[in-house]
Amino acid sequence: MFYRSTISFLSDSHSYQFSKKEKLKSRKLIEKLFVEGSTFLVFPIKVVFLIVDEPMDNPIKVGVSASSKKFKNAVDRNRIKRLIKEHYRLNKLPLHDYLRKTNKQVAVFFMYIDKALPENALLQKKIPILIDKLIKTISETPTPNI
RNA sequence: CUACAAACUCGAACUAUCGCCUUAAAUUCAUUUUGGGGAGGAAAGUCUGGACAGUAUAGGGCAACCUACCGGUGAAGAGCCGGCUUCUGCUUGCAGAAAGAAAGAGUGCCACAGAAAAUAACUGCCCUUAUGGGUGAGGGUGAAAAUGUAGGGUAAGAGCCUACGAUGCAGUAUAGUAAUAUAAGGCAUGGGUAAACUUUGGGUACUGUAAUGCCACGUAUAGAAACGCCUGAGAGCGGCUCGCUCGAUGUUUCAGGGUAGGCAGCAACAGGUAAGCAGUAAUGUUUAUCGCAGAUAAAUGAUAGUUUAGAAACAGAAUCCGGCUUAUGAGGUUUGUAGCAUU
RNA sequence: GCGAGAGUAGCUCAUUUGGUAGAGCGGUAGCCUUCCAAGCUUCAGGUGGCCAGUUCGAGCCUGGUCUCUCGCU
Repeated sequence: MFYRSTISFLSDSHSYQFSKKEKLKSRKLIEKLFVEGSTFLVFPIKVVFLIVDEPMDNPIKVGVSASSKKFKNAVDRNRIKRLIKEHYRLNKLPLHDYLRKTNKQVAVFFMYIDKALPENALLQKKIPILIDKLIKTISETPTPNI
């Protein structure tokens, strides 16, 4: 019910897509992200992000992870990653609008931290909060010299 | 009938919306649209056997590791099927288990108890007698003590002899493809342990798709040290050694720099399903039919509703197949145990 | 993808070549002290992760299995 109300006043439906281009793939960029990027926490998810000035084919690149030490079964890890991806997909529009306006490029990584499997309702609440905070922190951090 | 346990089987369905990966076609050349396909019985553990690929391959010796009844099956196996032998259990003719070659090659070990745990000693018995000789019957402990019982025999005794048995060995005859079984005689009888070392027979190159091949991008034809340039550094025969082969702007080490993109490998075969036939079975074969994941920070999801059953277990492919092992909800089948009811 | 190690009392660890498993800390009870601590004495606590096998006998030998830890690429 939550998503239907949102959809009704959107003109372009394909903006909910979460395709290959939006995924964080380059091994180089990931290494750079974890060395230079800054972090904050919205329990149970830790966010690592970095403002990138090199040209990319999409203004935002996103990666997701869950620790294999805490979740031994691959099924559980897959489920966590799928849930986070799904809720990011449904709530990402404000972030995209912001990036388009300010002409910035960002690489982001979500890490699930809790020890137990997440409840879907909790993530539904937390991820909009998380994205608001992300927009805030991006606007506060000074852009590297271009 | 109910409950529990074990084995086998099976591994939810439908609708709507938003999404993911791949493929074909069309359309534009930023894409978009339409259609097709999209995890498992264990994908898991990595315990095993192969395929495939690369490197290597004159050979001998030693070491290391694996393996060990017979036949069949299969690409192969520490797999599977059938049989033999031995052991265990009780329902006494069934069920289960087996690392099932050798203890007449050698070494080691066998607690406590016991005279003694492997050389045969001690005690005892007998004959002679300060001694010497014969003997292994009795010693009741132990998981294990000279093959058991009866008779003869003797100074006392003993497979020393005989009868009926026990165990082992080699050959003969019969049955069986064979392991082996049965039969009549022959020979032998001082223990166990090889999942102690060992011996015997048979066998074993190493590394794994992040293998490997090609393309693109990019840096440093730069620096230091050691050894060597045929009187030979070093490399290979991946444990060692002998021996052999290769070997020159070379080899090794240190410090540092660059890249970390794409294509192939990569999804059609020891294939799946169904039926028939052969075989005790594992399995093989014939016909019909199907095309059935292919990523690279890594695709199957979310939400709402309906149904089985009110909220579905164990669990996620990463080169591919065969087997083994372990996990597993509800339902179904079979077997066993207990209880209740009826005859 | 590949290949190593560990599991013993509540905790930290011993246990030689197979013969009925111990130490320290902790716990119980008592003594000492006006009381507490320290000290002394005493007692309890283990089917050796689990399941099989070999053996007369397994913590130890062998196989399987479960859990944990570590390494290489």
